[in-house]
Amino acid sequence: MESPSLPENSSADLNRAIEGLIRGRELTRRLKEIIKKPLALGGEVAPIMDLVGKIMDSFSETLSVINSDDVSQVRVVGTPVEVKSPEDYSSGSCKSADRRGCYKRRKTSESNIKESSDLVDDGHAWRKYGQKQILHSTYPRHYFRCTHKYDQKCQASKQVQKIQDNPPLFRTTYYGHHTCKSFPRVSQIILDSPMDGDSNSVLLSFDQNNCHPNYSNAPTFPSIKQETKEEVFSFYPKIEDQIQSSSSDYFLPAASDDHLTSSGGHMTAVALSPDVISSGVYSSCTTTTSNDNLEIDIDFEECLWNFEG
DNA sequence: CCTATTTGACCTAT
DNA sequence: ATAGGTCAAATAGG
Repeated sequence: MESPSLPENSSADLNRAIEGLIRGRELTRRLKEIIKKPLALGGEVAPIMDLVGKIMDSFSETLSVINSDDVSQVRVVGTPVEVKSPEDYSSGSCKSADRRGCYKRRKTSESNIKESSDLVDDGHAWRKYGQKQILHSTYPRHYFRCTHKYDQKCQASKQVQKIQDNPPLFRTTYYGHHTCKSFPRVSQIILDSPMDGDSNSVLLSFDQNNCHPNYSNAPTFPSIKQETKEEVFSFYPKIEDQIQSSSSDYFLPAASDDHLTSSGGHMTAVALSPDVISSGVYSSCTTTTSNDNLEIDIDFEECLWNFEG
């Protein structure tokens, strides 16, 4: 029944989120009033008040973000929300050698923002096509498009940006739907962490529509070409090297952009899900059973990243 | 040789 | 005018 996040539902959910935030802000205000009174008890009220103040600020900021009318700004933790219209962006067909008018820049369009401490593989084959240093951002942004952009006209793309180093935190913004055909990734099934037993069942299920950006909530493995797990993990030592030489080098666009690049041509994608080409085993349109709960889980501490950049 | 990545140039939305 | 997104030539790797 509940189709996971229909576009029409988004605004309703958004409204609910706004209402919830408003209510939360109001409740916090009341709490503040209550806490203020027992000052005479000599307790450490100041830190509490300080905290409450910060909480309220977070609410206010979040509200302002949401009210700025861009749904894409909403941080969704866990299951990403549905991308609404893949059409807002098209690279267009460029016939002449002249690149003028060859593509249309994406307007501020619907997107799917997801964050994770390690780069979670979303099961699709991606190809990097650009990298850019973003104003006021410490780390460069990496641009990926679906590997099947041309052979299958798949318009899906994503941007990945490291937003925090310690602990590492990456923000992935998805645009467009995957219209490419994809198949269950065998390697994923095999390699999937034994941590919890139920993840497999999730991974194996598919969505009817080929592959929605219904990325699984369950921990997924990085796309793996034909390399072994070991190779994937060997990726980390490389980073250490870079940090060793100079920690600032770490985010230099060209020299070393950490996990996001594929150093040397093979998958470095521990993080970024590199193209999983080879054996034609990509993708995992995992059906997230809990996808319907469009939780807008706003973590106060993490409100910070809204301003990074 | 083929495919993927890097990276500066180009182009558009704001 | 500028920041951000994309293109495509050069380059790297298998």
